[in-house]
Amino acid sequence: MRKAKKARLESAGWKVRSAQEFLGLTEEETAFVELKLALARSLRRKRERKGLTQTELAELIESSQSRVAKMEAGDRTVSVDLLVRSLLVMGTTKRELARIIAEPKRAA
Amino acid sequence: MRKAKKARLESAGWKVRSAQEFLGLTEEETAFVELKLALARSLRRKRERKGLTQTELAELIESSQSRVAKMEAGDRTVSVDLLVRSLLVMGTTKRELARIIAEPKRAA
DNA sequence: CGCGAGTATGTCTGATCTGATATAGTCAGC
DNA sequence: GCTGACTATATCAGATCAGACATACTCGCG
Repeated sequence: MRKAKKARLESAGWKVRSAQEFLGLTEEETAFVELKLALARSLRRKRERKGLTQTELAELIESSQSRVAKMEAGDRTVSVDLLVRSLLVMGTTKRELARIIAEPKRAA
Repeated sequence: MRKAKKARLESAGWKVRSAQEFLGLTEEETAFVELKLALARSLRRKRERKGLTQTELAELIESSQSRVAKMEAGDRTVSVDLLVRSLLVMGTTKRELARIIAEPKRAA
């Protein structure tokens, strides 16, 4: 969050807190869910760029539409393993994966 | 493998092949196990640098010595989730994680 | 509006992963 | 050699995650 926005919200009476503070997660837990969400977003972006539906992607990775939806939603029942394997099947390279995880701004 | 070594082995009658060729894995499967092994190696390196035993690390991450051993061995019964969570508990940052995955040469 | 394509959510059953325990290997210092 | 500290391997019951299916939501188009 940009400093300006934070200041604006706080002056409006909001206490700005991270997901960690809000949910009472530890630092590692926070980092972990953020990692998962970054992978989830990338999966969706990659799928949409290829013009695939969730159902089509499901077939590619030998899964089901519902699981793809959960993956993209960052559902807690989907593992990093599954996300990574799906991204790899979609042709993601190690370098790209690294960029996604580092989250500089907009990793593919 | 360095080209020189490869040439040497081949002239000695060895057919040099990748883990993929040898085990009949697909490209994605290969990338996935390589990713796991990279994480495994980093975990070991990080632990040793901190002068911790597997048992001590196990307590830190609330697991057992045997599981730490399996993690470091890249055992197929350990998930990327567990490896990543363990690395995070040991203070690995997203950037470091990214370097480990990209494997430029020697990521911490 | 009603339909249809795409997506989201809930919940099964079986598969995989987890921590724990037991036990076996390794290797330095005596 | 024998210990003792460390690491590796095997196994198991319980937890978590998988794909599948059913169903509900969303939204553009006629």
